[in-house]
Amino acid sequence: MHSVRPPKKALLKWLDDYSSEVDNYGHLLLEQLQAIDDEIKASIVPYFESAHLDARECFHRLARISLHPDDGDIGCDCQYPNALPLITRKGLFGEVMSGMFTEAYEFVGKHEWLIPVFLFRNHEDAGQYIYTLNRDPERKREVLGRKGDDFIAIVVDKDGKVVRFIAGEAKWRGTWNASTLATVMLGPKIGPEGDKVYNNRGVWFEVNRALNVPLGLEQLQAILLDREPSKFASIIASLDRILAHRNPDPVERTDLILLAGGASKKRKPQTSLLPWKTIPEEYKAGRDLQVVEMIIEDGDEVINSIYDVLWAKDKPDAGI
DNA sequence: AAGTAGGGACTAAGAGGGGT
DNA sequence: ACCCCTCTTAGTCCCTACTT
Repeated sequence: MHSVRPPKKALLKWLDDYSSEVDNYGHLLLEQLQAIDDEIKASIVPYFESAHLDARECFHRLARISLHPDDGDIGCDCQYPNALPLITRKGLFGEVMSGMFTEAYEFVGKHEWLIPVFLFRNHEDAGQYIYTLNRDPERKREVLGRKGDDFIAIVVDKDGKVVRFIAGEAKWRGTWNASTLATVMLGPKIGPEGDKVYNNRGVWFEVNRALNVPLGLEQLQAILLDREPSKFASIIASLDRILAHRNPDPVERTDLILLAGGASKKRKPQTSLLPWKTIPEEYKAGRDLQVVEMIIEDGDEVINSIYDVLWAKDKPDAGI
């Protein structure tokens, strides 16, 4: 289960934060203060390991990789998530950072968010990849980014009832230009020559039509039931009532959109991609909306350098 | 089983804007 | 007015997921 606290000190050293909250719209802009260094990385890596632990155990069991450090198997180079290609790491990175920001910063509504576990075990493609790689090292098949599955955090009241959850959509792009932003948020342009329009199948479309009770809650409950049924008994029971077909318990939803990646060449410091203090007009869902923009340099290297060293200390040949 | 849509990375060429 | 850099767009590639 996910147990490591967010590395707040390292985040403050790494990123400058500008936040605003107006009515039910929150915006958090994060800009790189300095390149990621060994100290920051050392604080962040345990959080990533914690976030991936459940899926790692799942997939390694599936692939029948031993989890014991003394076993020679652990040194194999086809572990989750280390063995995944960059394109997949980017998707995972966005979701882990969504969780880290949710726990580390104040979001719209000032709720106390809880992440019992990340839902990565439902990323079947990654599991299949790890399994295959263990049996056919020649295999080079690329895993694409995660699709559809959301990052989920919950708010639990004093009686152990789930009263609210936040569901996140994380997008990574190498450079955030105006056209890149439009394509991500509104979908690609289609139509006849000279008459192109956005097809309106971007993030706004997905967020606006998102279910009030998404599959992620069901997946979260299933994992809790599988791993810690007694510790999370009240949450499991509460989710049961929320997920019921008939007379379900009410639950509030907060939408989270994370845009992460590199700045455009012409970007001025402290400028945001989406409006800062006014709710974007494309947002129609009427719920609470939290936008996070994370602008960093050399994103590919940052992501790779983190994912390269996850669980490295467990490898017998890694040294310390 | 085959065709089509979809998403993301990459590339080249043309458009546009800013600086001098 | 000109040059150069950046952005935009269109096209390609690769692979998945959905449809028929």
